Amino acid sequence: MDTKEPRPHTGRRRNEAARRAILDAALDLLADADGAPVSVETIARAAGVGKQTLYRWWPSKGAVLLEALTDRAAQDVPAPDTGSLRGDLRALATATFDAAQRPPSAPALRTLVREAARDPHLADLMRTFTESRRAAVRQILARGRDRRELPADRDIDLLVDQFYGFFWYRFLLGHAPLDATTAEKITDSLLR
Amino acid sequence: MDTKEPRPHTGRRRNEAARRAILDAALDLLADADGAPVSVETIARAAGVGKQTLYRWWPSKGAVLLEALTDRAAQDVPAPDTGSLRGDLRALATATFDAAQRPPSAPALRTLVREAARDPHLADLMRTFTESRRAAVRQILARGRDRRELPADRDIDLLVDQFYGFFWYRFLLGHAPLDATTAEKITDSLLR
DNA sequence: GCTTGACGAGACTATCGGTCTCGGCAATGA
DNA sequence: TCATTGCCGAGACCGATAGTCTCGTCAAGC
Repeated sequence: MDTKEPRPHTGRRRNEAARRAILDAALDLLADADGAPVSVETIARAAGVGKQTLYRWWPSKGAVLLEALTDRAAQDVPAPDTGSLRGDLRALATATFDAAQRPPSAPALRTLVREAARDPHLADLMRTFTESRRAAVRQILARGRDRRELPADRDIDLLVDQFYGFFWYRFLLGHAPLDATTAEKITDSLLR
Repeated sequence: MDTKEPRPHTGRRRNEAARRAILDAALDLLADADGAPVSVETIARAAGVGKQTLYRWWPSKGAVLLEALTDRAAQDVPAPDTGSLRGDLRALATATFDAAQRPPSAPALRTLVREAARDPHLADLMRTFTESRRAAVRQILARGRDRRELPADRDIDLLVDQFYGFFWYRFLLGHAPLDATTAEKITDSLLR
């Protein structure tokens, strides 16, 4: 499919610098807020940009925030292949916990989830973000089951929800660590 | 400690009917909203009460919502004692999942969590609510460990977070069931 | 009957997401 | 060169919301 339009584009082009400034400002504020809400006004002002410029290219505040996070943070889903189910799951857990523990992605993600709790639009956008993560775990588990490393009667969807449920619970509440040791413990606990 | 004050109370007394009307209206709206925000105006109007009456007795909207939920819903923490670890945990899981699945507590709780994501005051109030639940699971697990039904090397806090992480994850996302079968499966999975 | 303080009502402030409009400016094509 | 197109920053504006303040009223006690 070509991007050609019936009439060639005329008029001023999109200012790439403004786009970058918006995403950078959004990520900075997101990371700095650590849970506290981030307003559109603040983003626009910090980026030296009019609000309309923001709404010309993104449908909502949540869309900006999400793109700011996924654009900068390593958004590639880890898909380790160590040869063993336990190794794969532990590698993914370690990578996930690690990424979720150091700035700027950690506070930014926390803020984003808080925003999503009230913004159905953003919640919807985040679904694809999280779904790809879920799929990665599901794939690791399915491969392990095919290799007979996981009993065939174990419910893979249950395990996926156990893994991410545990992760989000600790990540959002922050009452207990999400370090490498925990990654190993949760892996052992799930594959026991 | 006596509630006597230096000067006896004079003036009009608190209207108990208004208090009840506020809590009832709040719970109704909370249950009816199912995740959507509930405004103070709406509560006051539904209760036939001025906003100031509400703020005279509660410090914030969140406090009203939380009291409305804990006041009416069965706030007693289930503490089953079936004699076996597996039986206790399954009973608690079943009770929890069951309560979280039918109105009015289910939609009300969902709304409350959404509100808490943006209201630090409410989030703080909810911590005690959830902590008592966590303690119940912790106690069941500790008792099981004492009875040698659970290996001594298993991390109880990890299991508690696995259980409630799984619960909240499914409850809030609603992508998979939280029925009696699931309660049995998660119990088996945790105690495997 | 006087004081006290809760009551319903609603005006008011401040904040926020999102829309609308304005004058200016850059890219294009004639 | 110059008109058209469409993005730009700026900011007024709208509607919703949490929370405060004030007012006249009403009930409880002295």
